[in-house]
Parts: sequence; C-alpha cells; structure tokens
Amino acid sequence: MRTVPPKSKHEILQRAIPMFAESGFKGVTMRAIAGRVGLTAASLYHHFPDKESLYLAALKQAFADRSRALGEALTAPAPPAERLRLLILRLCERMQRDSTFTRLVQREILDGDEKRLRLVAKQVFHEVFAAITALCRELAPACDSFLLSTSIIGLVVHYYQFTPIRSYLPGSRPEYDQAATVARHITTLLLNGINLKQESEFRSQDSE
Amino acid sequence: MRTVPPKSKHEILQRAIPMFAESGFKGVTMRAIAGRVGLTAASLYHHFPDKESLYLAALKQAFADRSRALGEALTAPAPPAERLRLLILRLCERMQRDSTFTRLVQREILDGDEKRLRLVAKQVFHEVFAAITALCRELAPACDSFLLSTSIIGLVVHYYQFTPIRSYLPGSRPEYDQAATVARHITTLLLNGINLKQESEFRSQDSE
DNA sequence: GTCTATAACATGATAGAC
DNA sequence: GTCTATCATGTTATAGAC
Repeated sequence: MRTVPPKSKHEILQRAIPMFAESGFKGVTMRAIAGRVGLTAASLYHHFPDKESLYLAALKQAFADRSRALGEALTAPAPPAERLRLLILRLCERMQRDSTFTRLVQREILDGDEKRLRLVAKQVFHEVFAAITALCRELAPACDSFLLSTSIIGLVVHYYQFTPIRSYLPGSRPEYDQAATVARHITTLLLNGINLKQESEFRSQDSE
Repeated sequence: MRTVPPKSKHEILQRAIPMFAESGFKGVTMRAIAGRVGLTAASLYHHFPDKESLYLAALKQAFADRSRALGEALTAPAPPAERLRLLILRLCERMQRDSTFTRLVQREILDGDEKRLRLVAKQVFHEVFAAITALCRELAPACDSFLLSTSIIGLVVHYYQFTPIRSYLPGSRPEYDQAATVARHITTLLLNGINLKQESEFRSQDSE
C-alpha cells in the first residue's frame, strides 16, 4: 500500500547529504537514510544499485547544487582577473553560509580508500577543476596552472575549514567572518602578492 | 613486583597519537590505548585525569614534536622574506612526510565541540600562530597580518590535505609530490602574486 | 512499468559461556 | 583460548499497490 507519493532520487540524496556530512560513509546506514526519507532500506535499492553509488551520487549532487555560482563566475563575459575575483567571492559566500560539502570532502579524505577517492576526483571535481586551470592559464601563462589552481582553492577552502579553530586564535576579529572581507584579501594577495608598495586594501582610486 | 619499567607520559602519548589520528577522539577507547602501551586502562588514569586530558596532551605533543623546525625558521637570523621562505619549506617538508598531525586536526574540526576547539586553539596553535603573525607584520605592514597568516598556513596545509584527491585531478604530475617544488611555488606566489613582472621562469609577453 | 514493503540471507562484529 | 548466541548491516527476492 502506498500512502505517500514516490520519492525522487534528488529527494533521497537531499536527505542523505547532511547525514554523510555529519557521520561519514561508514557512520550512516542504509536503514538510517531510508528512515529519514520515509522508506525502507530495501526500497533504496530500487533507486541505487548499492550504498557506494548512493554515496557518490550524494557527493556529486551536493557539489553540483553548490557550484552553480562558480560556473557562472568562470564563464562570465569579463577579463580573467575579474572572473578570478568573482570566482573567489562566490566561493567565499558559499562556504561562509554552508559547510556541508566541505565536511563531506574532509570525511572522504580521512576515511575513503584509493578507489573511491579516484572516483570522487573524477566524478565530482574534474570538470570544475579543469575550468579553473583554464582560467589560470589565461590569467598567468608564466605560472604553473595546476599549482596555481590548487592554491586558489586552498586559500578559500582552508580558511573556512579552519574557522572553528581560527575564531579562537589571537587577533581574530568579527569582520573576518564576512565573505567580502576574506574574498578581497585573497584576491589582492593572489594578484599582487605580499609586497604591496604603499597601497592599503582601501586605497584603490584607479579601479573602475 | 614490577616486571616492566614504568611508562612515561611521552611514551603513552606517542602510542596514542596515531590512534587518534586514525579514528578520532570517540573512535579510540582508553582500553585500546592501554593495550597498545602495555598497561591497563586504570593505569592510564594515574597519568591523566581523564580521556580528554590525554587527548589534548596528545595533540599538544604531536604539534610540538612537529613544529620544532618551524620555530627555528621563524627565529632564524635572516631577513623576513627569507624566514618566510624557510618557514614554508619546512612546513612543506614536514607535511609531505607525515600526515598524522593534519589528520588529528581534521578529525578534531569535524568532531570537536566548541569548548575543546577553544582549548586546541589556545594550547596547541596559539604560540606558533602568534609568531607567524609577527613575521607577517614585519614582512608586510600594509597587509592584514591575521588574514595573511591564515593564508600562508592554508596554502601549505590544504595542499597536502588535498593530496589524496589532488593526485587524481587532471594535470597532476609527479613533481607536485616534491616539497621543494610546492614550497617554491607557494613562496613565489606569496611574494610576487600572480602577475609576475620579473621572474626566472618568465616568458616575455607575446602578442595577442 | 514504477515504486515500495515484507521477509530473508550473508557476513562481520560483539558478548558471553565454557 | 574456543565455541556459540546475538546483533547490526548491506543486500536480494518476491509480491503488492499505483
């Protein structure tokens, strides 16, 4: 007997995503997911061939739903430096408001075996990462685009991953929790490096 | 009568550190630690008042044993840019060869509650972080030293945390696993930014 | 054909008795 | 130590409801 309308894959994954983020792959059972969705464990197997497929689909969907703004930034009709600025800003805004995906990936790095990590790299990150390296090639042909891409990602991602500890470090201030402040710092650092001649982050009369 | 010499705190923690890195705070029982050390669980409580104290001491010791080279780099008799270069190189070398501490911290960020994270920030990171911000103030007075410090740490730490996925991303190459290569890239990026005006690997601007 | 539930199977971990 | 009972979990088989 059916009392409720059938669940779509998207709905199932939407429920599973925060569970995997909270407890990791092994920490979440098929029965727990089913319970949260309003199904039985067996029914999940109509939508996904096995637990690992469900898990990978969850990672994929979590990333896809969160990387839309990044794709827009990367393909915007603007000079490469402006696309970089927008990419970093969107990434900061996204990570500021939601740490679910970051936690998913952190857990996967800690617990995943080689085979699954390869699948994650291929199925989740490959496309967006390639787009970022393409931007880097355009932006700084003299620089190693692979290393530069990882640096851009690392600057933003680690900043927000580290937040639970960072906020208790000496010198922490409220404005460091604002995405715009962080994004501006990172963008300036990437474009100009440390050795700013005389300009502070506030003096930019020649821009626009 | 005693058949084995008493264990020092250092020995106990040395055994506990990889266990916490592998399975996190909750994933390691006092009995498991005791078994590894060759003691009973009750004996551990002679050395540490509770599990959390043992855990924090493990984090502290893991970091202290691994941050010695960083302290040397930070206090070297050299100009600030050279100290930065050395700091990054030592950090890369350390993380390249041993991911134990990084995994400890990642697990702590995922699983720790606010109170314990505050203790970690204070007891583990505070001192070294303050030394890095001091270097940043000296190096780049016009730049926000707090944000700059987190960026330096983030560039290195995230690079190595991301290794299990990074190695499967498009464009990955063997030399990216060499600490000297990574350290050089990060140092150059920090000092000069993307827009390399004059650099060793520099190519003259081609026509568009 | 699509979706779900009931029941059951297989394995691995755990606990307790011997 | 071994054996056994028990439980949790991924998974499959089959049948019923739209």
